[in-house]
Amino acid sequence: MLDIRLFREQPDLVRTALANRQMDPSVVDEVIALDKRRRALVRRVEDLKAQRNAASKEIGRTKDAEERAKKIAAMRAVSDEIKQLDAELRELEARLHSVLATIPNIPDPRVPIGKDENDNVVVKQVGEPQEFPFKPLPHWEIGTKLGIIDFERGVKLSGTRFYILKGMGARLERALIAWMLDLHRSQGYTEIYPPFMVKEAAVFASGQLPKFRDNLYHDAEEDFWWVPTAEVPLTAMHMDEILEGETLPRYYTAYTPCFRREKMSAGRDVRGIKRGHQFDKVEMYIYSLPEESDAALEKMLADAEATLAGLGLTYRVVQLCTGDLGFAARITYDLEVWAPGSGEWLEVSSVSNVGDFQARRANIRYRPEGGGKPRFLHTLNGSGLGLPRTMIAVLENYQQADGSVVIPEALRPYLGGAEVIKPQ
RNA sequence: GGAGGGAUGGCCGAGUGGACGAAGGCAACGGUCUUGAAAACCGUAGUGGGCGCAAGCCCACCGGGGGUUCGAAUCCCUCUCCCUCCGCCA
Repeated sequence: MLDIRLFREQPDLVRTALANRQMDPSVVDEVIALDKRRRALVRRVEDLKAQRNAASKEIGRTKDAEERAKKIAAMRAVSDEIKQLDAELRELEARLHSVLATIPNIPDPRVPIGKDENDNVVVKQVGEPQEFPFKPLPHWEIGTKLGIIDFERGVKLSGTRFYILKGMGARLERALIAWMLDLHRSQGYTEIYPPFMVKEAAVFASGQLPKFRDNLYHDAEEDFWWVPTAEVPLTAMHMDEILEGETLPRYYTAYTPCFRREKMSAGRDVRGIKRGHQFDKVEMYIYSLPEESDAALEKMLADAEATLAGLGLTYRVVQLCTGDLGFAARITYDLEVWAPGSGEWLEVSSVSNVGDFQARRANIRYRPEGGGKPRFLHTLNGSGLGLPRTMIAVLENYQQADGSVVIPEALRPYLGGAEVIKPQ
C-alpha cells in the first residue's frame, strides 16, 4: 500500500511509476478525488461531533427538566445528520482503500525501465553452461528412468501439474530443504515453521490479495487461505505490531509448501516438475530499518547465491525491469539456474526489497532506538530456493552417461552419505 | 459439537449511561535528593486522523463490526479470540 500523501504531494511520481510498470496511471486521479472528498467529509462530520459533544455535556449538567428536553430535541437533528454522514464516510473510505489496495509499489529509481521480461538485465553470470560428452536429458526423462519421479500416479491422485517423488527423489527433496534451512541458519536467519493456511488479512498484508485472488486456493466455508509462498506468513507474523528498533534487523527463514492455481499460466510449463500447483520452497525474509534495507538486499542476494554456489550450479543474476517487477516489489533480482537437459535458465529465486509497502498493509512498525514515533519498517523477501527447479538443475547438471545422477557433495550428509542415484 | 466464563492503555487491574482517554499499582522516561546507586518525593508519558506556518485546537479509539441514546468502556445484536467443563479425535 502506498502512502496517501504521495498522491497528494507527488502525484506525478506515482503516475510515472505506473506508466513504467505498463499500467494505466489514471487511477491516480481517482485516488486524489476520493481523498479530497474524504477530507471534506471528515471536516464536516467532526465539526458536528464537536458540537454534539459540547451539547451533551451541557445536557448532563442541566437540571431543569423542561430546558433539558429542549436541548435534547435540538440535538436529535444533529445526531441524525452525523449518522448519515458517518455512513457516507465509511463507504468513501472503503472505496479509497480498495482502490489503493490494487496499486503496486513504486519502483526504485535504479530499476531499469522496460516493457516485459525481455528488457530484464543480466547483471552477472557465475559458471558456464556445462558441456556434456553425451546429449543431456531433461529431468522428466531422468526422473522417470531412475524411478524417482512418478508423473502418472501424481496425475491419478490429483490431476495435471501433480507428481509423486519416490525413494531417492523424495529423499533428495527433503535433503535439499534441510540443507537450505541449515545454510540460512548459518547465515543468521531464524528458522520459522508457520501455518500453511492463513486468514484473509494475512494474505492481504503481503499483497497477494485482493489482486491475485485467482491464483490462490482457499477454503469455501472458512477463512483459510493456502499459502502461495512463505512470504505470506512471514509478513503477517508481525501484523499490527510495533517492534523495538534495536531488535532490527530480524532475519527469518522458513520452509513451506506453496499452493498456486497457476490460472495465468494455463498451458505453460506443463512438462515435468517446473510448475506445479503445489511446490516446496525455502524462503528468506528480513525486517529492516528503512535506512538499512539497501544493504539487506545485498546480503539476501548473496545468501541466495550461496545456495546455488553450494550446490555447484551455474547461475546468473537478472535484474527485473519495471515492466516485469512484482506487485509489491521496489527492486528485484532473479536468480536463474542453468538446466542443460531442458536447455533453459530456470528462475529459482526472486530477491526483493519491498520497502514499506507490505509494512503499511500489515501495519508493522518499529520504535526508533532512543524513542520517538513509531515508523513503518522495510521488508525484504527472497527464495532460497524454490525446490522443484533446484531439483531439476541438480538432476540435469549431475546426470551421467550411464543414466545415474551424482549427488552434490553438500547434500551427501543429508542422504546417509550416498554419492549417486542409480535406477531403482 | 454442547454448557459456562472472559477480553479495558507496555503489563496488572478498577470502572454498569453524563467532564472517563479512562482510578490505582507495576514498568518506562525526566528531575530533586545522594560521592555513586537504591529508596523516597515531584513530574512526563498511547495510537490514528482532520485543521493550522506554528503554538495549538478538534475527532476517533476500552477485542472487531453494527445498533439504541442528546450522550456508551458501561445497554442491545453480531463476529473473533482466550479460559474451564463435557463429547469427539491424530
